[in-house]
Amino acid sequence: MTKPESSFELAYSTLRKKAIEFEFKPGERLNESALTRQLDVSRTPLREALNRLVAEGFLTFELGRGFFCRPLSPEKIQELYQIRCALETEALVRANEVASDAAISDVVHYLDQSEQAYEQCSDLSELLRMDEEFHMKLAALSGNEEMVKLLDNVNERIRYVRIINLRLLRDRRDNPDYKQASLSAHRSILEALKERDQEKAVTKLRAHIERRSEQTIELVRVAFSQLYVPGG
Amino acid sequence: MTKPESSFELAYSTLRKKAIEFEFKPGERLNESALTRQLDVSRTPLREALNRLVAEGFLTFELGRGFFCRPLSPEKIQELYQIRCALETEALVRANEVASDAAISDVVHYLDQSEQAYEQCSDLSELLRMDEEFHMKLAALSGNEEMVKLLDNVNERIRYVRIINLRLLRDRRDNPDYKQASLSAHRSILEALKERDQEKAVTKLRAHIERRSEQTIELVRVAFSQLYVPGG
DNA sequence: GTATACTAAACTGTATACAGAAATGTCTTA
DNA sequence: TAAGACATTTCTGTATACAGTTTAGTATAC
Repeated sequence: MTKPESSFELAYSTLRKKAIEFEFKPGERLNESALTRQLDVSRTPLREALNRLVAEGFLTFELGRGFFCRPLSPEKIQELYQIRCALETEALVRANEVASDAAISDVVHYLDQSEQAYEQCSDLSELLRMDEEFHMKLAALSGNEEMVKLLDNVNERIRYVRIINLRLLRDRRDNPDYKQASLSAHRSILEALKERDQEKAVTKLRAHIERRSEQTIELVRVAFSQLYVPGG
Repeated sequence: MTKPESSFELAYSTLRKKAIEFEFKPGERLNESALTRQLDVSRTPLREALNRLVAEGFLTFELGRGFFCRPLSPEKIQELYQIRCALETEALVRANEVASDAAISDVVHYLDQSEQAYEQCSDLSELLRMDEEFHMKLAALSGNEEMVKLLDNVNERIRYVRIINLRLLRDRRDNPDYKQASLSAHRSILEALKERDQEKAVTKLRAHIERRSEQTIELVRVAFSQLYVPGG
């Protein structure tokens, strides 16, 4: 017994997933009639879904030319990382104001519980999913639903390049234990929050986010430049 | 010679304006056929516009029941103010990193130029527009387009209650000079930024935003409670 | 008088048709 | 061979029709 899904919802969730994973190439024009055949829905609900995704930043729209996949540039990724920083640190400040000790402990318990799965995980998408889940639980302590929703959107828009960056880290010769680094960073942020040391918690969180972001942005920059190499 | 507007764009801009100004009452259900008559567009572009506005947080949607105006609650307003705080303070941090002295001076000049108009203005919408414009110019110094776009959206979503709060301030017996307070706050934030005193600038900006926000949220809380007074 | 069942009207969700614009391919000319 | 004009095809923007659902109104029973 699967819940009945409207044509709009089907189109929306399918296209969203494709857009997140860049199954549409950056800047690629989307052919509506091709999509109606793939998704087996008519153009009306399809276009409603496309319009939502434009507003969410996954697609762009040009009058008379239709819908396109969002471009992928180091600048945009950097912008999104900065927004992530803004939202997560603010959420942490608010969490320190409103979250109960019990609520914070719940997240600590979540960390304890997921640590083993995290260390043993070899699927990078799954690994990133768990990392995102921690950060979302942390943000949720603020009680600010709208902020959580925005953060979720930002995470979806940078997920693709984060996975690529993880793959790079994993495959490096001098493989640093990037999993342990993340885990301990997560722990120390929570520790500081538990001790109500807001300054420390925010500083650590900001450092944790920015540490990977610079690497990831650089990665996109290199990939981006290679697109224009002669013969590339 | 006015640029040719598509039916979608007409519906989108008109409905967006109405939603911002709460011409639709909070929670009100929107009748699509009535809107098609008012806007003189068919349901297809109308619904595309409605879907965009859902994604932007101006409307909500329920399958089978249609589109509704967003609810208005003190909690939601507080959430939006917190997001505004997050984005503006982060933008200021980034502005301190990347904005040239010249770019900062431009905003100072803007303040100088607009000061008189600000002091003499008696139209509250216009007053708020000028206040928003300063904050947007400040945020734009970060060079982060996506952040500016988000901030713009948040500002639109709280504009309605901010105007009501301004009216309240203006009409109080013990009328404090709320205009001067704003102007000097704006000046001192810019001063600190110019001196590259990030800590001070951020602290002042945060205080400036939160000062009015608490009042505004309280206002919504009171108005909200009065909706449920017997006979109200 | 209140609650319930039934009927009719209104409204939403979606398919489809069609006009006009954009893109593509072809042919001509230099 | 390259460039430009033209013709053709494709695709987008939007109106509209219709089925199914929700809502509102009415009558009936308790």
